[in-house]
Amino acid sequence: MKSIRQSQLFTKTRREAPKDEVSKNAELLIRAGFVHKDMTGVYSYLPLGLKVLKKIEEIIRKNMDAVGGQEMFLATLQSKELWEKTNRWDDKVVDNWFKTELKNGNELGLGLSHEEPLTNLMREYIRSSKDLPKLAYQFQNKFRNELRAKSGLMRGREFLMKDLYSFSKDEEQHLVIYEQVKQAYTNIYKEVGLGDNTFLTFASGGIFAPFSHEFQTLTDAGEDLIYLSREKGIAINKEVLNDEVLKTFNIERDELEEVKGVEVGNIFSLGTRFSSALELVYANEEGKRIPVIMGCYGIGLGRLMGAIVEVLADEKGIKWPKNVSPFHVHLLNLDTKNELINEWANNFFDGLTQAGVEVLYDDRDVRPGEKFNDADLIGIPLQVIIGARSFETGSVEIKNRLTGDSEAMAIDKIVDYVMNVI
RNA sequence: CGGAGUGUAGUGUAACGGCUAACAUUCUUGAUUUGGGAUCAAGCGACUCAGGGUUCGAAUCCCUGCACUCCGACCA
Repeated sequence: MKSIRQSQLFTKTRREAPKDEVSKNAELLIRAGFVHKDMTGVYSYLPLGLKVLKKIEEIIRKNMDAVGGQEMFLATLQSKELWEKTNRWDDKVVDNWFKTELKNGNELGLGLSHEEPLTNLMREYIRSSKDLPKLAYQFQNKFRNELRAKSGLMRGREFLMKDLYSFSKDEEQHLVIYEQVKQAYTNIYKEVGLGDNTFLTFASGGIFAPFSHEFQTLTDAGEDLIYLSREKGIAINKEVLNDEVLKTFNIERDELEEVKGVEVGNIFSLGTRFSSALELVYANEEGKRIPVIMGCYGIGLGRLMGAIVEVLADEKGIKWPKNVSPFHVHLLNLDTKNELINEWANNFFDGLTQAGVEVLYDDRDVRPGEKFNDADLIGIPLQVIIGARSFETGSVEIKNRLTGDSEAMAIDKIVDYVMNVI
């Protein structure tokens, strides 16, 4: 589905938000027909929503590949034995498992994370320091039995996540990779259009590092409290803020503003927490068995999509940054009944599509006002408007949904113009 | 998991314990209209979340369950 006629799209927009949603991201994504709520914390992606999700996925994939990540796809069903070895099977330790069982009564888990199976799998392939470092990642649904799912796409029970894992021979090698991934993450948020609102944030680091790094996008819809100095470029999650930490960063409490953020990514040093427990080891020069140093790096795609909506939407609807917009252009034909204009618009649609532009073509037989409102709600950044007026002047209107600017442009210049800005 | 609240056509709302559950929108048909959800006409569409109870009579009161929202706790 590169381009599509809106009359063929099975989804429809809604005038009103569903009463069972309060969060802005869910209201708008449902009204505009991007997602469907199946139950609390569980959303299905409709054609428009999937287009956005795939764009986000591709941006992440590109950046993961760039740091040497190798994509794979792990199983969802998880073996209890593996998780018992790392002491994470017991509900008292990890309380958000979805567990099920085989017909024979043996327990299984639905993957809430994939450290265990991947670490176990890597035992077959990592034997020597020459096999290191390695980076493996996947896009997969995670299942977490949250006590309280909420905020639309922001915290679900089933959600698509990119998880990357790094395997290094020592701390030095690990830190190089960690920094590279950190940079890749920064690129990702910039590319999806959240660069200005997303800050690298120090958060609790677990056992093996004083801090982990979160990427926090500032929005009131966020769950986390962040202490931020825009000047010094320092952001600290409230969960780790204390006098000692302030001293570490050489900063005073009153230099920091308190803001709300949503965690759109988290990168962790895992040390040998999993490699020791599951015996993922390699032989060093002396033939000694050394546990592999690991890191894990996650991004929730649905949450990222929700964050984009939260941050950028206005009272009319969604505003997609061009890199994640479901289509490049929303073509509005205001006079579908007028044969000449209709033919013109149809040709124009074909021309754009053949030039490689992804077009949502509103060819529906509805009034102009409805088309304008729907286009603003759906939020494709570039609207191209054709109507009787264009026929008289030989020009069409190009409107930028993000800035609200609009200009008339000669029709034979449009394709070039569009190719230039997308 | 603790607390608060809400369940009524596809959607959003209304209805004192009492007529055939109403209105808007969507949808269907027709007319008119076409640069910001226009107008008119005629229709379709709900045994009021489920199960019990109180009552001559329950969408309305009570109980249980389920679902959903919010606050809190939790968040490998």
